[in-house]
Amino acid sequence: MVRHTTCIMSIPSTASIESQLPTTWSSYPCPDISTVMPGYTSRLWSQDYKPQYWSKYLVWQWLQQMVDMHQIDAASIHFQNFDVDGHQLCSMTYQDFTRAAGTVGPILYQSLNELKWRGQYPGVEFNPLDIIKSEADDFPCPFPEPSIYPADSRPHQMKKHNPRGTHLWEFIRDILLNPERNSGLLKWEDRTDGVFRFLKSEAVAQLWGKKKNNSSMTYEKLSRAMRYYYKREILEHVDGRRLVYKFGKNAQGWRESEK
DNA sequence: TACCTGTTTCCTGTTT
DNA sequence: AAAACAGGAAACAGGT
Repeated sequence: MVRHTTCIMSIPSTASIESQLPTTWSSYPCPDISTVMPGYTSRLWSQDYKPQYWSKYLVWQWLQQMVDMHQIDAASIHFQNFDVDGHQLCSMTYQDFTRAAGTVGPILYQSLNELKWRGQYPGVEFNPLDIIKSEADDFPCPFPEPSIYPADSRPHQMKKHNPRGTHLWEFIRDILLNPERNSGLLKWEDRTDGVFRFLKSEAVAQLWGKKKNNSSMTYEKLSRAMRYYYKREILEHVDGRRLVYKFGKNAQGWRESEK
């Protein structure tokens, strides 16, 4: 903890973007997320209380929260069918939801309808303001670790073992899978083989740090965690190419066919 | 409470 | 020379 506070200002490559920080981030050496993720803004939207007015980003958030809350097997959802804004989401029929999410569809459909017609958010339901409060912590993670339960089994299960939510490699993967919000942070070098490259290494590190509530995260430290993935075969070593990594056999959800 | 996992932090040395 | 890579060692934090 002592170490934690002593290195806060030791990120030279990010000094230039610190001046762009919104006031709520003034104590962090982090970039304004809206500069690296155009889909993200930290303003308050009164309209966003209503699903009809959600952005694509909020739709993703809602979907993720539904997956987490109901312990839904993410593999059963065709996420590309939910690449829509709130207006489009609300015009989806019951059949659309079933097509897009199988047996989970009715759960999503019902949940959305409750939000649509209730006009307010009970504490346990999805609340866009929570996104704003937790800032970058909410980068969408549309492909959580697949549940050990089959898609059609009880959705209201106990929490699976994933103590701190998304792992680093999943966080990286989900940025890559969301080009709309990626904005040049990471880039596929070989989409089929799972080879990718960091374009803004320090910005990614800060985003990761933000997610972990760690304002002193750097690419140097993040990359150490990445290197531990080689042994677990979550990543495969790519030699000679700086900032380039490759997903290994134990990384899931990055292939286009898995979407 | 002890233990485990997944990092986080720090460090020294090497490579690009 | 600077940035990135390698990987050991230890600390840390949340979960079981």
